[in-house]
Amino acid sequence: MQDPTDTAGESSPGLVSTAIQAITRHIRSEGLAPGDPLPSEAAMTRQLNVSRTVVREAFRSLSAMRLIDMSAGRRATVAKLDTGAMSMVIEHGITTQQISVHQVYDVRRTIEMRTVALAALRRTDAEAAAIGQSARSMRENFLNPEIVMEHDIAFHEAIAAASHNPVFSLIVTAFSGVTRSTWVIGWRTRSSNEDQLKMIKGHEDIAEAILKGDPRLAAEHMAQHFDKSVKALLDAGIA
Amino acid sequence: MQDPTDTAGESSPGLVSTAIQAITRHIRSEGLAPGDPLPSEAAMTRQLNVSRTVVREAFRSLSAMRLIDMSAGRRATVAKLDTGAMSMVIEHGITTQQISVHQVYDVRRTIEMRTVALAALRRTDAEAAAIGQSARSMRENFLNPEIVMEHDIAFHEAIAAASHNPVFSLIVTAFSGVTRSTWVIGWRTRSSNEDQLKMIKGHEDIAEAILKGDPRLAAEHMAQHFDKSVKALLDAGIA
DNA sequence: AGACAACAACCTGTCATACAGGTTTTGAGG
DNA sequence: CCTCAAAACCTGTATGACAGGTTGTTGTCT
Repeated sequence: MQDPTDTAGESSPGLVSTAIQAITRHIRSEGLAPGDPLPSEAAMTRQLNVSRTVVREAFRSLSAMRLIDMSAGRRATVAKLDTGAMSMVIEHGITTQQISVHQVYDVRRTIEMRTVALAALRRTDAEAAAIGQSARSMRENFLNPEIVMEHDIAFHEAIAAASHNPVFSLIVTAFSGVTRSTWVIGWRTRSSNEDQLKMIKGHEDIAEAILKGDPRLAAEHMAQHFDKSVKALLDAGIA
Repeated sequence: MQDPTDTAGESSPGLVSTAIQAITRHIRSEGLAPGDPLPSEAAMTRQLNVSRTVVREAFRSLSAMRLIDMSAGRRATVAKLDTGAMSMVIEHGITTQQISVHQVYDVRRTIEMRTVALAALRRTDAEAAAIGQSARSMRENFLNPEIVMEHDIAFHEAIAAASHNPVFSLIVTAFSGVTRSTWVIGWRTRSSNEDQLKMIKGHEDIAEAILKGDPRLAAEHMAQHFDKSVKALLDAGIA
């Protein structure tokens, strides 16, 4: 167990990377679905002929990316699609100033112009109701910014879900963290209650267009919403 | 060093998660930029009052997400924005059948309709040249599918880069892996050389529109390109 | 004094072992 | 057949050891 070069080839980029590849390959070759169990660490250790340390770091890495779920006592399982890794990448980009909030909003606008149109075309009644409920909750709590923000985020995620394309959901949700750390700034620049209510009205318009099943109208309202939001951020001096 | 509950609070979701948070918080609070060094594992071990095992798994996890760079002997450094984690998430979604190739193409279409328009508006001369060169290389090697594919991928990534929004680049690049595993299928359904050359012509049209700085025309050509690509995949029975 | 080589200090990569605590399996007894 | 407790298995964390890479220091030679 002390000659790591005897099994396969590679070696150069480290044993852990090799182990990660082995695990993902296992998932693919066995055709595993979310919830299915993976081999135990001990089994992997034997199969790859490396120490448990290496196997464990590989499992842990995949767990950090939310590709697998781990918990004490149980074997690791294949994970459902999750936005964890993407969020961390985006947030890392922001904190290290490699991307700006403005750039994130440009991407969000691009994507949500599409999700809102798709939602108008493909939403179920339940989804339309959920979207409308989020908008209504924003109005009902409009004196409490924190709560308005959470409903705002839920609103956009609900629209993405109603697009019935999980990749859109993934991306939109990945941006939610950024939204959480900038939302209040935009809210504050809308000095008057009137402005704030107008912004909430924008959400209701979007929800209504989705309910009516009018993709063009929905996209138009979404565009206006984003233009105003970006303007609010720019007014506040956010790059 | 054997009472992990003495330092902060939390505890429940595992020491490793806590360590990961501590490291990312360190990056943020110190305002580190890509290339800047992080504390050594030993230092982190002392600071968090946990074993090296835990600290190491945390570092390794961040390294797997490409948020930091590690190499033997040197301290870990903050990493430049990289698509590694995102690619893995997307590919995981595909292999576990939680997302379909078709859905990925829909997202690509949405995003690249925007990147191509931005590229037409913001491209530098060098970027326009690189995009044109990729298209030309596709034609020159059109008998060798593998090479055409690589230039095709480079073409789209170059357009994303010319949009001058790294978030777009990140997403487009993350999809390249999926493209690599499906591209040949689409190519084969274009049975005749004539069809294949027509597809390459589409790329040249896009490059030309970007060179001319005409965002509307560029977007139109991109839309046609994607519609044909998706049709080719559908003809081949790809969901 | 300056160049350069050898060395020391530090760092990460990997291995082995140990044990605590959670989960599943098993099997004995009713 | 059901119940329930022990056994077997599994992950979470700690510790110590050593190989090999990197960097800064020192001391010698020119």
